[in-house]
Amino acid sequence: MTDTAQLTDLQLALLRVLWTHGEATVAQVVEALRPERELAPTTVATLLSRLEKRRVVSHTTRARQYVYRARVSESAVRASMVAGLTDTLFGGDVAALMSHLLDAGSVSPGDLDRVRTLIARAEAALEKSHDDT
Amino acid sequence: MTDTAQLTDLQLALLRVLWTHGEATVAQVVEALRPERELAPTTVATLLSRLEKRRVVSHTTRARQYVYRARVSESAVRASMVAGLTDTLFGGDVAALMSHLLDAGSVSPGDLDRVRTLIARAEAALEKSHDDT
DNA sequence: TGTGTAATACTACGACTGTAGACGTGTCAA
DNA sequence: TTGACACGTCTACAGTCGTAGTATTACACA
Repeated sequence: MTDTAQLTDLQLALLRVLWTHGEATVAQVVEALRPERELAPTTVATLLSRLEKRRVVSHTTRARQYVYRARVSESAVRASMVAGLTDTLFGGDVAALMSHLLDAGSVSPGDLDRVRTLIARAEAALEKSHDDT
Repeated sequence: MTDTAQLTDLQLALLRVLWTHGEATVAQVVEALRPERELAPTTVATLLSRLEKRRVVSHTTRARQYVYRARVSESAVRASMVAGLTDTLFGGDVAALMSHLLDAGSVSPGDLDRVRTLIARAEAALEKSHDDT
């Protein structure tokens, strides 16, 4: 495991660039981040090499430049971070988290419809895996 | 706002003790944390006074001891941290987070039932607030 | 072959976290 | 009154993060 559950906002922003671009040089990452953050290329290089030390990203050299790639998928990071939060905040109880989400009042009626559909699908999937077993 | 969205695991563990106990001295916090973590009383004292500087907790003196209380509620912290994660990981889309939760396969059939009930309740609440408006 | 240029590597620094020892001081018992 | 005990405060230190300047290196072109 790459201890992917502990990533700061900035680290995630870098990863997001890599995820959407597939791969990117330091300059490209700086460019992609520009609207939101103005970072020196050396800063980004430092951050990426630190992430590489943690095995979160990797690089190959091409035309004298480092081309970085994420070694962790977006879904894996999401899963890991959501699980982390669920554990620390809700004792690992996923339903409690959903309950919180629904209670918080930040879900629109349209969202509720979407979620109901999702539940139906999740149930179907459970049925299926049950049948398979 | 007390910037309550950025709390580490250990800080949350301290807060959890305060939440469940209502209030606690340093020694009591150390005691409550003992099974999971073995921390020197001075360590806990340092952590608590740092949290106090951030206005996350407060203390009163009683019988020559500091009695700490949380200044933020558990639900506020939960809301803030979940919102933070939803923003950084799902662009603020709560339904996307729920979708992830349902996809991740970590929900049991029983949970699905519970969630369905919750949705019904959330809808009822929405109806009501709609009527009130 | 020499040199400018562009990219990376190295170094640094302040802030914060986890960790805890050393120090000061008030209180209570003898 | 004096000494021990129990607390809190101060100080410290290693590790990480965000940030970036400086040093080094290697390629391309003259």
